Amino acid sequence: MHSLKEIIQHMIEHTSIKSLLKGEVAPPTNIIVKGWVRTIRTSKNVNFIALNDGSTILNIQLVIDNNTPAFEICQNISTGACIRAEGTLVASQGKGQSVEIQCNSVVIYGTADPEKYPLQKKGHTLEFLREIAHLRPRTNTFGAVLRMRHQMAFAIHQFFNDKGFFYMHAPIVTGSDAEGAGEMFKVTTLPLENPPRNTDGSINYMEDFFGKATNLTVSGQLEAELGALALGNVYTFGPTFRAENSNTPRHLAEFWMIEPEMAFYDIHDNMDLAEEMLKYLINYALQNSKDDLEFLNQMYDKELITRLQSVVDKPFIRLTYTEAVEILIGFNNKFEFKVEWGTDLQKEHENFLVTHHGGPVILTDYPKHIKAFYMKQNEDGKTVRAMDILFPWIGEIIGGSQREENYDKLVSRVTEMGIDEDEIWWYLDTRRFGTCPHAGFGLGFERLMLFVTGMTNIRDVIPFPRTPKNAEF
RNA sequence: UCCUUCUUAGCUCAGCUGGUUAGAGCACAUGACUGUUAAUCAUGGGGUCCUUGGUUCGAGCCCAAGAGAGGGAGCCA
Repeated sequence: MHSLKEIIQHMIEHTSIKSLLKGEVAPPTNIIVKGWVRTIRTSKNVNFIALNDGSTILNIQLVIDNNTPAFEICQNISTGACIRAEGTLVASQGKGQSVEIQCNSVVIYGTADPEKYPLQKKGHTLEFLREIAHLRPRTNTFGAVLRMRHQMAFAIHQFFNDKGFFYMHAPIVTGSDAEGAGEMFKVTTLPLENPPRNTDGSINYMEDFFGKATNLTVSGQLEAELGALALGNVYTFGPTFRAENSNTPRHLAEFWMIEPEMAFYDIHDNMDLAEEMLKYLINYALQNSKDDLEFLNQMYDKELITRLQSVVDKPFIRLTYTEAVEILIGFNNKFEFKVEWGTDLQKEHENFLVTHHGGPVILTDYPKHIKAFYMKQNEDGKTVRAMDILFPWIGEIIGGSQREENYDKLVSRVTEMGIDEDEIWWYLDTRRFGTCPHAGFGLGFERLMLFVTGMTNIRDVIPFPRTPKNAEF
């Protein structure tokens, strides 16, 4: 039985393993640690526990001698158990760690039946771990990925805040299906089995929650533009949904996207910002996620850190679509799909350009008929000021453009592409009242995470992936 | 959605031209061990061979349909 005061102290008076291993506590000092057991090694005289609390990928070693009361308790401790340990931080007698904890007391918060606990002290495949996504944060790999995910999210806000951008929250439920970025998930409170119908048999959305048909957003861009035309520079950073039946290691049905939108930026300013941002983020990872990166480099991708460094160091290659096509045509015999001006580039072509130039490539000025309605039309009448940033293996990590700010030109594209003007009257209004040149882009957060962690499947860089036929956890 | 490969112990896999009681490594359990590093050594338990239907005297293996998963492609971020 503990007093309330004791219970409160019990809850909070512990030191993070990260701070112990960083040398923030000088041995010998009495301390308390709390965390999850990675392995326990027992013998007649002394037991060793590798304890992890998530603050770092590194474990602290607990030493439990057989003359302490804690020794008996170890019988019930196995891989995965959650414990509190109290003892003295001392310089380690053994090799492999500088400090360790000589324990005199151990309390078990939760055992983990070794016959049933799926994570044992052996390697597991990423495919298996996806099936136990509720437990995989406890592995080294997912600990590293999730810590880095936080670092990257934080760095994005830092980058934009330092530049005077405002974080704007685009709506997640949208009444427009004209965003043109893909299939949408319907949002409704109507009964699926018996929805109210109009006399012609169509569903009567007037009776739905919002009084109209609504969907989950596929992009916050149009709303971000509204913000940019008032606040100057804004960015959105939120969840995005695509109901495409995409089964690839690079697509999710629910993912996070960063969409900056800048008033008075042209396509070149846009490229400069995108390149600067990517370099800032990658450099941030190199500076702030060292231990996690070293683990991923060691376990998954021996070139990871070198590749990240090289992207930071070198300027991105910039080519127009037309220039890229000229290069590619010279190698047409290597391609399954032959290149000619006007066709959209295939994955094999993108990969070729990136490998050919040995690093990220920015392509601009695509034919207008393969790009979205809102992109600024060039003088040539054939191309638009689009910009795609292609990364090694990942392909398109950023897609953006200068926006068409001319009302008449925008409306003519809207009409050409068969989009209902009434759906986006509010977007068109910005071009009627105080329009201005502006530009922006979208960065797929998980694609950035793929690059920065060296993971090769996008389902492994988000805590709980949503993909076709999969919404468990 | 298309192409392709796969699904056998908790995990990773082997399993011959179809032939009796289906194997290994790791994990796990028990025991040993004076400081271990995913410790080591010994012993042991553990299986609807993805599902359904078919061919056959006999199917883990052959055929069909279905369900999952991986890789490639498309859609894109």
